Amino acid sequence: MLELRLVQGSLLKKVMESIKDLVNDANFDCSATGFSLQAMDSSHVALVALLLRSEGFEHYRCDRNISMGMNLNNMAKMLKCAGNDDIITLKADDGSDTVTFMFESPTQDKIADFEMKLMDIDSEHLGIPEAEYHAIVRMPSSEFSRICKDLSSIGDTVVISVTKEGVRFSTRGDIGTANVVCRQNTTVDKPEEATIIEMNEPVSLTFALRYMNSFTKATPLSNTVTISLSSELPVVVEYKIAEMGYIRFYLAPKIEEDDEETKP
Amino acid sequence: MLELRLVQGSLLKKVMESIKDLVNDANFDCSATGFSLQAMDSSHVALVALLLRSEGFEHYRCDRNISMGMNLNNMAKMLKCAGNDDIITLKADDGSDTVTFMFESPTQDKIADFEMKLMDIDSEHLGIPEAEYHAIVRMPSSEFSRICKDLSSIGDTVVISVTKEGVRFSTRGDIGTANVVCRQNTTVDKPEEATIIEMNEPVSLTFALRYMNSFTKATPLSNTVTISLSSELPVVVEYKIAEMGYIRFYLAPKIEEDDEETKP
DNA sequence: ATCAACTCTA
DNA sequence: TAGAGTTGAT
Repeated sequence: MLELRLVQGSLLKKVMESIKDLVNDANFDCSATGFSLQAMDSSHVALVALLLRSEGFEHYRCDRNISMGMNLNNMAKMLKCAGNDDIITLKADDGSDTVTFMFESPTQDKIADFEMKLMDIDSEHLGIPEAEYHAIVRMPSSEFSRICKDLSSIGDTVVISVTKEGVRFSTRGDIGTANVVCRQNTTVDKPEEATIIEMNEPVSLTFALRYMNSFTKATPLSNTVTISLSSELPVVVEYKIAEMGYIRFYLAPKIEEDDEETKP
Repeated sequence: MLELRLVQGSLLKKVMESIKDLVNDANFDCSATGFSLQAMDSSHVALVALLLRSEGFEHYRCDRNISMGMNLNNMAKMLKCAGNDDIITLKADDGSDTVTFMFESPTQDKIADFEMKLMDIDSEHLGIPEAEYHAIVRMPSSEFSRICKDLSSIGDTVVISVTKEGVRFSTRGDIGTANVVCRQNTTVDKPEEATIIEMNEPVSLTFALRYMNSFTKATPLSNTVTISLSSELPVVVEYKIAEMGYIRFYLAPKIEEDDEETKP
């Protein structure tokens, strides 16, 4: 028996909106610890890791560890039917091949339940080692989103370079080049507007903007984003989910081939 | 000679927006009583009945009963040219085959007139008998609209069931099932937020969501909607138009075939 | 593939 | 408050 009650249902709605375009089907894993997911994107290039800790739920009952395979698009469709102020309860009976989403309006006048079939998914649960990163950038998530969107109108890839002075996002395309530099800046009115750079070693890595733009769908989940970079390691783009956990996106850097686009 | 002056011109704009997708051509009937329309939708499944009483107009002159055939899409196009605060006057000379819409801006600085050709339409004016309904539900129009929209992302038809406790909207589709229950609730701050159920007999009827979603285009006309149900009778979905009349949509229930989707 | 609705930004 | 872009539905 599984029963998870989340008062701030909009969180789950936002979480689904931020991964459903990246991943088609995935297993949600429930344990006493919390509700989590780990999945590769459909082209096996990026990885999403989600954690919603049990403490963040108003009620969390998970009698035994369970893995539920869901089509994320269908799940997102159903969650769209929940109001933003609704309380969302997720239920599954032992041995059942369905999951039920229950939505309660704040006034309790409207109660909706949506039942969805579960599916069997071959999951390849990767252990993600904790790593030391050469540089960690924390900045406003909206700013990062804007930069990725802007750069993708010029080129397909972004070079992220971190020095002590700041972080530089660069791209190059047929119509020209673009560079956006964000200086370290901790003297702002609100802490979430700060840009903070922790750097052990300068790094410069190239990534496909297509994926970055997909990751920034998680922007509504948090005011800030953390970008952790090391040469030879996948970048981690993390959005903290208040009181509950995080959503992390991993993406391997492109091996820079300067002449990739200019080959005959 | 016909001359109808409507100070709150936005009403007419909203009325047109709410029927133009359902009905292509229709006759508007003018008499001393008011301005009315009755028309079947293009696939002859649903029926719209509109009444704008003469008392609701600032000036209402209709020398003799007249029926004017109009293409509703074209009429809507012209009305879109009126500002939301404009005063709209509708004029037609006796024997003329055109109608003129005049729009006056609130400041009288702008006066526009649009002339449109009338058309001959075979109208089948159905007498709609007043009927006793097993159940009448009054609820916020926005909520009804939201429910129809949500359910149509899951299935094609909605089962509306009324009991003393409340009204249930259910659907079923490839990805799962959905139920939304609205409880009777008269203890709200504003009367237009109430959900009121008058029930003589429980009913449960099935309708095509496509039409329901078309009806809910009238939501801007009223804060509340009234749904009148009887077995074997078309449902009536009514939006009252303040001080003037109503727009009513009629839709025959689907005969429930439980095995419709499971036939070999 | 096209059209309409919603959200976010300027 | 208006426009544009994006997203979803038919």
